Amino acid sequence: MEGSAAEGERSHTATRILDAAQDLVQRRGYNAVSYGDLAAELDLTTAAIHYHFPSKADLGEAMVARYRRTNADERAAIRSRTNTVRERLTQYVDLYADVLAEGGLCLCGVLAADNATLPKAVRREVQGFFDDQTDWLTSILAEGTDVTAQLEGCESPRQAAELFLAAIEGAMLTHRTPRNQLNAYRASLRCLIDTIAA
Amino acid sequence: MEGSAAEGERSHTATRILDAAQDLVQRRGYNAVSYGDLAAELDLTTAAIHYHFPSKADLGEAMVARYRRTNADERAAIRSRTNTVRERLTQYVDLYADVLAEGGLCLCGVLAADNATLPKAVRREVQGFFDDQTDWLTSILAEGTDVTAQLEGCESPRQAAELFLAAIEGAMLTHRTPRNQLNAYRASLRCLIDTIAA
DNA sequence: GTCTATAGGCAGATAGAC
DNA sequence: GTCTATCTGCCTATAGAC
Repeated sequence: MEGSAAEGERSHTATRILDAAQDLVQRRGYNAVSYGDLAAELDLTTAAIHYHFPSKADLGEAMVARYRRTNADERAAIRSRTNTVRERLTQYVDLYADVLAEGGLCLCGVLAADNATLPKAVRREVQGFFDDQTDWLTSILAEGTDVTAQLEGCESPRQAAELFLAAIEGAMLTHRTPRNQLNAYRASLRCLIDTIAA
Repeated sequence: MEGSAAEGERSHTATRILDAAQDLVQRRGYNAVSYGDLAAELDLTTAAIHYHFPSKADLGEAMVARYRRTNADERAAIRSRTNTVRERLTQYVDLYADVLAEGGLCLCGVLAADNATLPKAVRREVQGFFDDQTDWLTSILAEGTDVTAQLEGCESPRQAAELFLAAIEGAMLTHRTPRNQLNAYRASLRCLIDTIAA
């Protein structure tokens, strides 16, 4: 899940700001990232950043909206380059390998933890991201052999999708501090994938 | 997972401060809770709070340490009042029902998201909490029928415990914004429990 | 144990020059 | 598009009276 996406009309500086903001938020959380931090990182002044993103709410909204677009592209790429549920889930899990290795989390996982303090527009985007993931995972699972047979208590592909998403977000969170995070993260998810795609 | 625990020697005011701090942090995150917020909530001044907890790091450490003790008592109670793996996991999941209904998360789940900005002592306690949970879940699972048979890719009870913990923390995170959070949270976990304790 | 008062710093945000 | 300068407010923390 890389920072830069197909940026459309956005200026070079605006893109750099979004890159830095995303990187810092993924590692520190929304409320621990300031215009001052970004300015220092990018060798700009806070006023310059306010020119591109008038308020922090604007910056946050643009950041998550871009994250959703990039993520949609990555999911589409996975779907088109693979054929089995197992391959798809495995590559989906690995979308987070890089951030995790650098001490970060899924952008929307972090933001969900800060939920109560988020501007409304940002909160809406975060919710949209989770809906995107659940929808996609549901369709992936529905194409394979019946998941509800592998996961005993599961009544629908959607329910399995929600469990899978929860497991991913949670595994990032719980394996954050100690070493071998990446391996532990992968191991937990492999456990679920093997059950689902037996 | 209630706020107040067996407080030992702590003064009434110190306990009230910890209660308010825990409540606010679980709903807003570590960096969105200030001495000013606590003072307003408790009808005190920030100076009074500094008397009980000189720095925010002290407050954070005491808060998580107490959370761990309370949680240990709750786990012990579950173990002694139940007999099956299914009952134990179900009641363990329900430990978070109240906070979740009030818009909060597991204290350590929130703090893990803020990990990079946490004082060292607090980070240590958070890691300790996750270790506590994994150890306990491992022992619970090891007592039942072989989990590695139910969860295909699982090589040990510990691995299943880590997946279960991740699923819990993640389900709280992903079901935070929309309504029916509690039901969705429970449904995701029931799915896993039914598979594990088939 | 709680208060008033205050220090010193950083937050988000704006005005106006270049 | 970026700068300097500045505003206002909140942050953590401390000194000292009661």
